[in-house]
Amino acid sequence: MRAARPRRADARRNEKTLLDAAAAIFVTSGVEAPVRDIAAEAGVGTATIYRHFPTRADLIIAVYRHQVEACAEAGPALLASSATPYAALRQWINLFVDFLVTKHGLAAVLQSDSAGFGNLHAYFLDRLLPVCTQLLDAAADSGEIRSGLDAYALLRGVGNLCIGADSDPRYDARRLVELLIAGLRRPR
Amino acid sequence: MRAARPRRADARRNEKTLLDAAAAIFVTSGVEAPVRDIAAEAGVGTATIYRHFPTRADLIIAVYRHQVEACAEAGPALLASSATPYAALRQWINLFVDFLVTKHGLAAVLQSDSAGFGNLHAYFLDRLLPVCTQLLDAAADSGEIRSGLDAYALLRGVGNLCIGADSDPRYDARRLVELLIAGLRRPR
Amino acid sequence: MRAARPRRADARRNEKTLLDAAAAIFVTSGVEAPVRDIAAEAGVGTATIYRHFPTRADLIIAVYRHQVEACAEAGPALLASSATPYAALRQWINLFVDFLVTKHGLAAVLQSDSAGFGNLHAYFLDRLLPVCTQLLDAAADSGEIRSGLDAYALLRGVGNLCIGADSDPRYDARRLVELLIAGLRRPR
Amino acid sequence: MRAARPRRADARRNEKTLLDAAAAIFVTSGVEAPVRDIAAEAGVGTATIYRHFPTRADLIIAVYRHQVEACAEAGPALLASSATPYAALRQWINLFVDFLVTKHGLAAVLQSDSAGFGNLHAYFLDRLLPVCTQLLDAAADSGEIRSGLDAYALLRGVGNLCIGADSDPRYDARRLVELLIAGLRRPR
DNA sequence: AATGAATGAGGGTTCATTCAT
DNA sequence: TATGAATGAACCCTCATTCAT
Repeated sequence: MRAARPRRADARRNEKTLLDAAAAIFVTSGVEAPVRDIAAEAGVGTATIYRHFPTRADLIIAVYRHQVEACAEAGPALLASSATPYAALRQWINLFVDFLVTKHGLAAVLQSDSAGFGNLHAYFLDRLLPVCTQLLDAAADSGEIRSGLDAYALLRGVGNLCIGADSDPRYDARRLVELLIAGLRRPR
Repeated sequence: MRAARPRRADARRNEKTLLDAAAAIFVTSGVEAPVRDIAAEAGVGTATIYRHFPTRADLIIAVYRHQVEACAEAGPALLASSATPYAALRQWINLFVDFLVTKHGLAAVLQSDSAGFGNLHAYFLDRLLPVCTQLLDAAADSGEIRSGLDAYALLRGVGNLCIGADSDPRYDARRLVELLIAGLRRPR
Repeated sequence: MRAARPRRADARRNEKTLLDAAAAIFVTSGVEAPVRDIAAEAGVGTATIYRHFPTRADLIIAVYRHQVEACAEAGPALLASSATPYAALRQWINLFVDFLVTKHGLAAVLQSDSAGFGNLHAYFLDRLLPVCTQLLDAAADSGEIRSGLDAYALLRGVGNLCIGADSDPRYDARRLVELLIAGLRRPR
Repeated sequence: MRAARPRRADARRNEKTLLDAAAAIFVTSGVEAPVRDIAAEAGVGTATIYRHFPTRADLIIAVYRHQVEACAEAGPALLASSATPYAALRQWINLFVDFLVTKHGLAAVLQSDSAGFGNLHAYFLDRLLPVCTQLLDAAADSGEIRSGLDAYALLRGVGNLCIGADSDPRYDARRLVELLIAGLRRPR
């Protein structure tokens, strides 16, 4: 039997450095920043990044994983704690928007169909689509919203509304998403 | 001394060729297609394109000018012919969406803050913002919609919703924009 | 009607510069030398090389085309002028060896199966295989040599014997090829 | 104080693992396969390989040592058992070819002048050159072959003929070597 | 002694843009 | 005025090899 790998503690610390560096660069240059810039920020060779994160999608996922998970987990909680399913949906979407709006370039990349971001796309869908579907279904069942809107389309629409949300003070993605969600409401 | 007119006619014909070529390439490869591809399609050297259209924004503007103008002009007309200002706004937005959705990559570039698209941004705003403002104001004045939404934000939000609208059958930009506009409506 | 492209003269001169530079670098560093080195030798940007010669195989072919053609054309001439077909074959092979032995790394690359040299392989075969076949057949018909040796195998064997022929004074490719050709002779 | 022997046994077993792994990888990916692949196959860190075999040449030598030794030892035996020295030479060369032809990439590396394979080159020469010289001399003394061919050149020529012998069904290295040896024969 | 993480030098390739003809 | 050749900056990615644990 083999003892747990001793280097692991070190490597994990290093990985943390990498993620911090990537996060910092993502903020200033967007998630498509050159690998070299990230490596430089981390004080590390480029290959080190490739070792830890073979594709850019892997890196992006790792950087945002905690927040995506938190968002996913918030769905059922909100459903349980909110007055109505529609209120839960609305709040959950706001969480998603709060997340996206602060991630320079992420929303843009999320809708890019360029191969290589496939994993990223898949990850977000994998984690968030079921949650969104659940909330949407609940709100439809309660009769609060029109039915017939795909959770996929909604997520993507919300994501799109977040593109370029920073870097333009005249553009208020949160407000627009609010309107979109308001528009979902079944007219009386 | 040289006659000025005949040259002008020549140049204009040449420019037409360029625009047709660009339009064709934009359809197949998006508005960020390599300059070379466009030049090749036009049967022209790359420098010729730069002479006529110093920046890519200039070229894009020229290609879509007619349609943008038409869209701008449709605003007042719709306002005059529609039952209510809100109906006019809604139809006008739909016109804009119909335009954007069919222009591969245009919506994406419209929100790009990368210098070099500044002109493009400015042109669209210059032509469409007044129209949108007028429609929005009219609808606000009539009491049909909530006030407080900037025309700039609306235009940009609609533009964003159109990103990637082709190339993904599961995503329906028109529907989402409809919801957004529905959300504008003042709740009773 | 359009006049012949005026730039062509210039470009051709430049191409000559490129070929000379490539040839020079091939001599010192072999035919697999970095594109950048060749560009530097030519005093040219790397992309210039790619413009003229999209793949490395194209460049190699261009550098050696004249000599390969000359070799190919020498075949029938030798057949006509030599005392016997076997003598012609022997002299032709010697020509081929003389060519290869002075081309650092070419023989090695000729037998490389790494994709990307496919074109090169094909070119050599296309030009030289028919000639070699003709000579081999003639010598077989005359009864001078054993039959049953494929021209392809012969060419490749000769090529292989030329690998590393420069850079090692103790190795005499010409002598070995002579022995190989001698071995072809039908024993009495 | 530490006992020396038991460690030694351990190390030797470890080395065996390494050699087996290297041999396996050499078969599938050739003798220039990435160090990492070999380490992975052995279930070992890369540095472990460097500790045991500082250069790739050392590793290759170790992998094939037994077969090279066997080949070397076969020389005198063949000389003793064969009808004539020439027959012995011929059979010995065939043994060498059989060895080389089945070692993916070995023949190619044997003639590489890239520093780092110096050891390898030296080892093969050290073991095989005396044997080949002895056989060649004997055959020359018996009057069966032309004299004047260096054993070094012969070995290297045979090695070259074996390059790429696998991976191309149209190329028959054994046949060509046979012709080369036949060519050595003194003409009557 | 073994590990496997980190290093960083290379090499290939693509365009936007300039410039000589 | 038109041309299209040349430019060269940017990026990505792969390993051989070293080094801290």
